[in-house]
Amino acid sequence: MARPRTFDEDQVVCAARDQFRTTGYTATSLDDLTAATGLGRGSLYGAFGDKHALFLRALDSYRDEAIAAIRADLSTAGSPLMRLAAHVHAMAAFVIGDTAQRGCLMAKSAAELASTDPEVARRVNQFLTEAHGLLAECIDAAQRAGELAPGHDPAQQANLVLVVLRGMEAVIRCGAPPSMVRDAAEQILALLPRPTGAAGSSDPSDRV
Amino acid sequence: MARPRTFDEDQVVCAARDQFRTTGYTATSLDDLTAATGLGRGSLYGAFGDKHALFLRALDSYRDEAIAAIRADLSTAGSPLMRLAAHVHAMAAFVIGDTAQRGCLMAKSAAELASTDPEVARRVNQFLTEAHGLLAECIDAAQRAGELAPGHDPAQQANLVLVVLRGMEAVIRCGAPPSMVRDAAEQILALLPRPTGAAGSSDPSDRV
DNA sequence: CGCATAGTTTACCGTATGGTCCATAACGGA
DNA sequence: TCCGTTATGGACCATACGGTAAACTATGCG
Repeated sequence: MARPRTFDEDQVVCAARDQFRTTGYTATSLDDLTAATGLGRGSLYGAFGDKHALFLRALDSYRDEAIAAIRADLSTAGSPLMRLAAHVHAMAAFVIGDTAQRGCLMAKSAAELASTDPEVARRVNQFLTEAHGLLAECIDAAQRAGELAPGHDPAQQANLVLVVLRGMEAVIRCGAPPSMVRDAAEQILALLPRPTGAAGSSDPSDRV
Repeated sequence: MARPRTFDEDQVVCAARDQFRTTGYTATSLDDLTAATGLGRGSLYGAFGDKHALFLRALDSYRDEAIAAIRADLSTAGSPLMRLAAHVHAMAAFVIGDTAQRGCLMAKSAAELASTDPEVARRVNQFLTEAHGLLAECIDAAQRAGELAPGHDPAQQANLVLVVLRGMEAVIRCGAPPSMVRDAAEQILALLPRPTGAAGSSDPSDRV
């Protein structure tokens, strides 16, 4: 009983998310957003409130997709360790392939806003916590499958893996060569302690 | 034969650097800078040119101090591996102790500007390259001292260590618990391959 | 003591920003 | 068809931004 919207809300959030991702929050103007979404200011404000609220929506969207991607990597076919390796390699390929240097919206938002904006900080922390949980779960499965040495806390090992993953994202934006990311990915997989009796320290290529 | 300056240029750069570090580049206004430095706009522009030039000066200053700090860590007394461990632990303590969440200016600048500002990108990359060189040098020394297993490329191992160090900085700003940083620091040191015949995989505490 | 030079201070400028308002348009229901 | 309701688009607003101009002030030299 009223005029219907001419846009899909999710598509608009997606367009805004891409814009925020390339320009950052502060440096993205409303003109940028109207250009990116195709909506006028009135529609944008009517649907989302203001710039900050739209940014939070974009952040939610990015976080959900990022977590879904991790879950997908860790749910492919194969043994737990193979799935962990698949994710690490996927992340390495992702950051290396980001030739436009658009980077991870989570990391960029954390750098720009997390220290002053609690709502951003909460979302970034959610992402980190969920990612850690998924990694720990997979590492635990790998231990129980006998692929990784038992007796190590999966949560602690997931800490290291997560730090490496976030570090790969960080260094590539510092202009690091792809080889730095590749090396880090291969080594972290090779160095996770294997059960005694099984090799796996020096040549990772035959294990993962 | 002219009116002398009433300020010390380095002190001003230092004050501006702190301001940029807490607020970022775009979100730092000239009023913020005049307040932080105590200088008027005229003096600021007369001495440094404009906001961007002042930022680059601040970035140079930060990079130089950061590199000097790494070099200092890696030059303390003790064996090469002990010095490497000292640096990793120092970095962990540093990021954990940054309770104000001010973060690393290099990382924040890379996130905010490196993709669009070549001059920032160059400085960030310099920092990364120099840090990598220092780490590789120390790892090489540890290999030659028999503390680390030979046969691994020090540059490659430095890649992993550097990724972990930058990752620690990244996750802490995502609200990660200090334990995540501590775990990553301890594990990366424990997992670097030791010479055959020497243990070092399961209990790091007695080695570093 | 002036005078040239350089530093400081303050007022100001054009512009771009985030946000609002309102006239208009498009729908469903009566 | 008419009306209530909601969406749209563009004009508009106050403000804050980076940067500039000019008047003023402090120094060294002659």
